[in-house]
Amino acid sequence: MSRRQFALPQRSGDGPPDDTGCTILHVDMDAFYASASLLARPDLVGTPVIIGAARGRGVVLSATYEARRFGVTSAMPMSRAQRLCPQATVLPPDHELYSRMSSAVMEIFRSVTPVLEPLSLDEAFLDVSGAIRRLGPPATIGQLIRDTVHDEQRVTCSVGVAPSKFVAKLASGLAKPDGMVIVPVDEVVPFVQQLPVGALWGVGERTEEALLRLGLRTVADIAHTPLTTLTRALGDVGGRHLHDLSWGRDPRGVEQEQRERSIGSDETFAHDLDDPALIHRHLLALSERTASRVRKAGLAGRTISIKVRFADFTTITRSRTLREPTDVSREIYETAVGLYDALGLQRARIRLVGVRMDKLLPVEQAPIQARLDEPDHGWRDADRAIDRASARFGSGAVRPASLIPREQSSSRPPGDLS
DNA sequence: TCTGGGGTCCTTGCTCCT
DNA sequence: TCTGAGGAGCAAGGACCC
Repeated sequence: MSRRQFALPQRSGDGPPDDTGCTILHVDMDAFYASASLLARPDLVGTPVIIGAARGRGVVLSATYEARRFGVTSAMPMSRAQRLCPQATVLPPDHELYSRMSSAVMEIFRSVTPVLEPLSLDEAFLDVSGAIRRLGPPATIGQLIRDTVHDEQRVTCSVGVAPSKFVAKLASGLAKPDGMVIVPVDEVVPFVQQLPVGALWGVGERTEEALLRLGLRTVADIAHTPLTTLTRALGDVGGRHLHDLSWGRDPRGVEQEQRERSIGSDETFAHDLDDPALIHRHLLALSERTASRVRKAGLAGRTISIKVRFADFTTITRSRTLREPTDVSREIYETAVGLYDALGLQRARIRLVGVRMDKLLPVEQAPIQARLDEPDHGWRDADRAIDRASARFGSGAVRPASLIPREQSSSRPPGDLS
């Protein structure tokens, strides 16, 4: 779900726009999570519905357009959303359903072109240059995708058709909901330059503030600002990037293969914690979860980092790079706990902790060496056994004793993996 | 108003090495 | 032996995205 919406600029000229050379499509599902959840609750169609946890510290994952009319947006704290729209029905997220539907939608895209770059569960770029002879011009392909998604999945999507990824993405945002916008090659620059600076991909709240301080309100303002001024304010890379975008220049192609660069998990507690033993238990669970996902992806990682967010929302990270890559839960946990203990926190109130692995590479390329102190059937074998049991009986079927609720386990100290 | 969880990318500062 | 420049790698933090 795209967070920012902009009004559709007025096009000059009559008749359908010329889609010659507009071979990049950006397809974005409309309020995907909400629409998917409503398939099981047809009685709620046409009413305000918010997807998110009804209690606790959650934020809005998605909302129907009826709820958005009250000012509800994604990532908004649930408490605020419910105040803005008290009559809304709150439904819990069903990630399994979203994942299943996303796979089906991506298959539809793949039947159009193999040159597909999924951005998330609900959106993707398609390069349709190789499909034009078979299926017709880009606008026809866009309509075909919209019709097929609606017929097969009973949800709607919006499509942007343009010569580049960045413009196609802007166009799909303007097409929402349930529409299609084509930006012809010779209209790219006027189309882009009449937008507000915040419309540009990569311009968030902070960058927008920095640009406004320079008196830059529209993309045209950026285009006519000296590059040196932009790079001084936004850094070399950021300044050049925005300047290129302001002239519609975006040479990036649709990338089919995108390997994960990092995998991690974090957890916000229902209430702030200050007990180190409890924090260790959460680090253990997060290490297990992260390691399991790393192994499932066939990867191993060298850098392990932790994130700690305090009650006042200040956040720190600490990381350590190992000599060799690892996918072993125990090694990740020991590193994470070591990093946490090194902070020397004296009962600080903590709101969130996270564990992440970077510098990932395929496990067959990772020079993983047996440790001298590792028993014959070491932790790696234990992890493999747990993975097999989880695949058969469901995740969580086997877990460290310290993560089993007290009544089910013998009394062990937190963090004991044995 | 009170801020999730999963990521990527960039900048800055530091250390080490040549 | 000392010093400085420059590059690589790492660590930390920030901004941004969905």
